[in-house]
Amino acid sequence: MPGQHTLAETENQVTTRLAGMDLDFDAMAVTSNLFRAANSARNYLERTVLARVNLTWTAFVVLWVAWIWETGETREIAAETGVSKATLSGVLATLEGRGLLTRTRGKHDGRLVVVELTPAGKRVMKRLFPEFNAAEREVTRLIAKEHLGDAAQYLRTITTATQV
Amino acid sequence: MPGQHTLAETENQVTTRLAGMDLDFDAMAVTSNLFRAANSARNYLERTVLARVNLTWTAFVVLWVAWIWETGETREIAAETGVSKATLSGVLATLEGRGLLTRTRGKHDGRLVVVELTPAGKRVMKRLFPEFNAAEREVTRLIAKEHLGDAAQYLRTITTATQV
DNA sequence: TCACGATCGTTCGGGTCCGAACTATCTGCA
DNA sequence: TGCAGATAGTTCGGACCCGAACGATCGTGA
Repeated sequence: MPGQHTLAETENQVTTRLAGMDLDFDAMAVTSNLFRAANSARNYLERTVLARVNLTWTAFVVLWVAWIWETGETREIAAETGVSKATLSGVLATLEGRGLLTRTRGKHDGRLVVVELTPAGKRVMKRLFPEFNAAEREVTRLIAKEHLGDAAQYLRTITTATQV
Repeated sequence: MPGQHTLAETENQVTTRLAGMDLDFDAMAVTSNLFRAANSARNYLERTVLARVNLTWTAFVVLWVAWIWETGETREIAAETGVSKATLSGVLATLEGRGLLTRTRGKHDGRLVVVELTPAGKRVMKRLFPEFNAAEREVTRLIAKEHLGDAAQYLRTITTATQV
């Protein structure tokens, strides 16, 4: 997983350290850069557009999903956002504490919890999302417009290959 | 950031909710799938190959960087791995506690901390890395071999665009 | 030689991440 | 009708993530 060292430097060093090993450098490059890119992009979004409303990346995603689909059950939101139900519980607690959404038990199935944005939550999302989308353009500005579709598709295949 | 809903469903819903807004769906697709892919791949690696040695993804990356470059200063490891120095302090404390590496103050500059793998740490990495690389192949198995280079390059551009 | 600004790493507080274990609820079958 | 298995969400403990603040150290310029 190369970072500051160049790709060539890293491959040289790895080859030296694992002489004779059959290594897949391409797979290595994709995996390591996936995490660097995700970490860097998340930090960028949290430092800029999301900092203005004191939201983390995941908190924003949860609000977005609940906003886009009007209302939702926590199991659906967990599936949609890709975080575990344990994590979602904590994030929802944070957002509920900030008055951005509410949680209520399902009327017909007591196991379910239904999430709904408050008026304040809806206002935040209405104002925030266009700015967020602009920041998303910043994140991808060095990828040619006609290649964004391919880039997104490569990422989807990684999720497919690794999901439970 | 689509998840379980199809791309078309999501775009329809977003367009409805933000009628008249000029949205960049391609940038949105790349960003949302970047996080889903990273989260899913990390969870997969932590549940499989890394679980056998009780390591998290980041702990592994830190060990890998220190192993590949023999020894290193924490500021270099932070730059190489893409995590903040605050985070690295905690991760190094965890790994030092497990006896996998040591930390010592620089001889010529008392501000620096030098990291070195212990013999146990080196043994873990020697045995683990080929298995880890095989798991990396699993992560990327749905991307055509000849497209892995492109995929890695798209990810590098995202890091470049968002790094401080 | 000394003071000031810069750099390095750590700590703190708040947020996230998840597996395991738990409680509550629902469904299907005998 | 009752029970067992499945499902849903929460809690717990441990690990990570980072900005801000802090203490320690170094380098530079007056």
